[in-house]
Amino acid sequence: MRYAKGHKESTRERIVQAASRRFRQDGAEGVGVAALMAEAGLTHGGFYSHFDSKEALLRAAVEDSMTQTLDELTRLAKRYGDDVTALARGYLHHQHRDHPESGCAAAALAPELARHAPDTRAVFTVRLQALFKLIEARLPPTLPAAQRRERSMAIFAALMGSLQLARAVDDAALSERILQGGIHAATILALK
Amino acid sequence: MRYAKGHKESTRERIVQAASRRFRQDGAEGVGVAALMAEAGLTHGGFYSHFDSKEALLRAAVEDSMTQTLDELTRLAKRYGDDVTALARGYLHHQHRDHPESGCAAAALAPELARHAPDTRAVFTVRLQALFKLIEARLPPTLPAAQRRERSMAIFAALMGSLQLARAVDDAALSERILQGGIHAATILALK
DNA sequence: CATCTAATATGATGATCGTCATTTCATTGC
DNA sequence: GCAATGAAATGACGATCATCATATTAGATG
Repeated sequence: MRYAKGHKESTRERIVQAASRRFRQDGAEGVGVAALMAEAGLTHGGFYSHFDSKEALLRAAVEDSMTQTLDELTRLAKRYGDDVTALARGYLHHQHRDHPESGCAAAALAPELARHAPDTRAVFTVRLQALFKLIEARLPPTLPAAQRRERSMAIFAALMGSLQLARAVDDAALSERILQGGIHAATILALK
Repeated sequence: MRYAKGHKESTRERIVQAASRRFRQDGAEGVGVAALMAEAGLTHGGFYSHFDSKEALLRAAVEDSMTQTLDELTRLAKRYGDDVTALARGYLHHQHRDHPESGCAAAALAPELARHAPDTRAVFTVRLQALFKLIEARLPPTLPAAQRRERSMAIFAALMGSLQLARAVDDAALSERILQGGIHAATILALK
């Protein structure tokens, strides 16, 4: 091999990370292969020696960004009270709302992913279930086990939905209230 | 005037309704002007005598589809108990999950709308607030007025998020549990 | 230092994108 | 039935899309 071993691997990683950001920012259909490669400091030509298709890159990017989201949420929770309210406060923060490119992949891409290849959705599903578990672990142990799981799903759905609405709305004050409403709701859903 | 009066208006309406469906099905970037016009039984050429741009059509389509969603939810609620649980059951039904093209525009387009023109987001915002009011009117009057509004936002966010996740996931059983979790959560959030 | 080859760049493919100028056609008023 | 006119069709614009064949170049190996 002529290039240092691991060179191609690290280049691939750079492409995935660039894609991971841009897909969240502009949507999977909102950015082309050429722009993605340029963001990684390359030209578009070499793309297909790294990935079979744009869809394959999306799959890798979903895996990367969902893992990032998982790590970030874990970090956030640990930093503050390590309960659902802490998670909600971190998730529904202005900074998260204003920076989708480094934020939750589910919030940025969920409706689009529903229209993508089964492989891509499968990757998403696995990571999403890890997110559910993250919340579930912070629900009161008094809740029946069967309910804990469904409750964690609903809490995440509420957080994700609130973030999306806060981003879509054209009214700063309303956006703020949506975030607050989401935090309160998550707290309520984490009780009883 | 050479064509029957109202002819152009009804054609425009046909285009909006075709767009209203296709945008929800394939996303705003997932379908082109030519396909939209074809769906309305026309060719692409005449498009710009009806709309200034594709964005203008999106704005009209968002207004149309959000209004449809509002009407449908009102109808659904009235049909069954006329409470939040009835709304949730209707919203998180399999039929809704499996037919985004005739379903909630917010669930189909929210993340994408965040990236669109202020005018488009303003139209969305107005209709979204009507959706909030629809839920708010079905919350127990014992709740403090200030909380009612935020609560209604969170309930809708939870419904919308649950629907999106149920659509994105590649696991039928999980999809089902997400829908159930959303219904239960909405019911809990409508109490106390 | 020269050679070899993997990694990237160049450049082109046909398709589709949004947009628009121009032409054709349908319908109504005379 | 003819002329006037508004609506829709034709066809093209340059840009960008995903994809790929070919050329170049970087850098470790001998």
